Amino acid sequence: MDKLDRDILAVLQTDARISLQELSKRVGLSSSPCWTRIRRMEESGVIEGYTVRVNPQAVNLAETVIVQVTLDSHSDEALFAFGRALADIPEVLEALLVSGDYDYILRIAVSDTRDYERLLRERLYKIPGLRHSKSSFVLRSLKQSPLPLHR
Amino acid sequence: MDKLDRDILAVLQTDARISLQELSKRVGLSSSPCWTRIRRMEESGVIEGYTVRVNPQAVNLAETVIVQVTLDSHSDEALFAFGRALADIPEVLEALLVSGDYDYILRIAVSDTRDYERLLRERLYKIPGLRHSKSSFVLRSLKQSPLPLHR
DNA sequence: ACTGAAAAAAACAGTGC
DNA sequence: GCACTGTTTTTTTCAGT
Repeated sequence: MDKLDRDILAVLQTDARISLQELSKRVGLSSSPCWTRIRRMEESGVIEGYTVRVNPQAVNLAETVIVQVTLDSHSDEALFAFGRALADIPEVLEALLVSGDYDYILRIAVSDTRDYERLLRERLYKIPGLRHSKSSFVLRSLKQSPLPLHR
Repeated sequence: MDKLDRDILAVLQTDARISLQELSKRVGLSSSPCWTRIRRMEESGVIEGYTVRVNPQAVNLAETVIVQVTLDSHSDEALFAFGRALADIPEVLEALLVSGDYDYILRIAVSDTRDYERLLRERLYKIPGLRHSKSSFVLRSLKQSPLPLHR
C-alpha cells in the first residue's frame, strides 16, 4: 500500500469502470504494473469488490430514515437475536452497534412515510427485546464522499 | 424499469465486474439486450456510477463515528455555511440533514480514537454555528446490504 | 425487443530491462 | 518493479427475426 496504490483506489472509487489504459495514464504508470497492483489489492482484501451505485428514487426507495434503537437486554443472546431479526428485513440497509445513549443505529430505505409506518408497525415493533426507538427522517443529503485516501 | 432491469441491478450491486456473458446467463437473457438495458439505465440516471468497495482497515480508517449535531441557527445562510465547512473535511464521509432532536447526522471515518479527538478539536469544534454534538462510536457492523430491488 | 455473430477494445500473461 | 508485445477475453455494434 504505497501512494500509487492509493492513487489507483482513489480513481476506482470515483469510477470503477474506467479502462486500465485510462487509469494507468492518470496515475502515471503503464498498464501492466497498474493491473498487477489492482490484482494484488483484490487478493489481499484491500479491494472488497465492485458495485453499481443505484439511484434510490429510480427504484422507489426515495426516503431514508435513521433509527436509533435501545434493547431491553444486552446479553449476547439478545444481541444475536436482534441481529437475526434485522437481517430478515430488506429495508434495513445497515445496522451498527454503537456506544452512547442508544444500542443500535439503523439505516432504512423506504418509498415514503406510509411505507415507513407500515415497516415500523409490522416489522420493527414486532422484534422481541426492542425497548425504544427514535426515527430521524433524512430531509437532504449534504455530502456523500468516498474514503479519503490521501490525508 | 421492469423485473429484468431490477434483476440486472441486483446482480451488479453484488458484483459490478461480472462479465456481460455471465450476467446475461444469470438473468436469463442473451448479452445484447442485457447490454442495451444497462446502457439505458446508465443514460437515464438509474445507474449513477460504478465504485470499488475498499476495506477501511487497509487504508487506516478502521473507526467509524456517527455524530449528531445541532446548529445555533437554522437560517439558510447558517445551513449553507455549515455544509461548506463539512465539505472541506475529508474524514466526513456523509452529512445528512435530518428531522428530530438534532439537525445533522454525520458519518466520520478515522484511524483511531486519538485521530478522532484531533478531528473534533481541530476541525469540527472550529466550525462556527455548531451548538452541540454527540458522538457514537461504531463498535460493530451487524448488517450492510444493497438496496432491496425485489420487495 | 431479442438472437446470434462479427468487429473493436480491453484485460490478461509473458518477456526482457 | 516497470515497459513492451502478443494472446485471450470481453465489450460493443450490427444485420436479421
